[in-house]
Amino acid sequence: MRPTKGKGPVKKDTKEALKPVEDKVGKRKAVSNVSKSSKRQATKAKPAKKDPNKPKRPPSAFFVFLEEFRKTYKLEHPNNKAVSAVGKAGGEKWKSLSPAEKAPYEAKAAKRKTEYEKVMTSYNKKQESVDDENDEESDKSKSEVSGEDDEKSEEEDEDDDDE
DNA sequence: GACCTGATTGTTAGG
DNA sequence: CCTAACAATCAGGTC
Repeated sequence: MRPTKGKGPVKKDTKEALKPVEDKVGKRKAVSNVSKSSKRQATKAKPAKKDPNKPKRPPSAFFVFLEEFRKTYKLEHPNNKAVSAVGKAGGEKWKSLSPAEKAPYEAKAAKRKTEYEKVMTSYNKKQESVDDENDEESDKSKSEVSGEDDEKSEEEDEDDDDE
């Protein structure tokens, strides 16, 4: 009983149009509700776009924490096989974490965003020069971003005196 | 064999 | 200002 077309890019029912928004503002809890009704969460459901270098959104602090959490969770629950379990456990744990604990994760997320901005710049550039799409391949290793040297300074300045 | 779904929160960009 | 959607993961489920 497949709810929608198996291969189709998640075709939602007309209900979505009937009830696009029903909850109040602020609480994204409704989103969960929507996922059940419309289920438009993340997945691969793009109509096919031509993106030279898809600038995927940087993982939020929660995701950064989750990445590590997943490993730990698996170690403690090798039998478990539900992604949702990690999500739930991670979500609760995340809220349980102190701001100081999330600080390092947020810092990482912030860095991710910086990189994302850079990628977006390139992405925007490509989009602008649609004429060069032909040369894009041969030229890509040349122009691109000029400052691509090894400038990796992992500065970990954490002054956790928040508490 | 291939593609989608679930669940968590945060961030991001557009209207 | 607010809304909608998407970011990872991974195995199960369906065609």
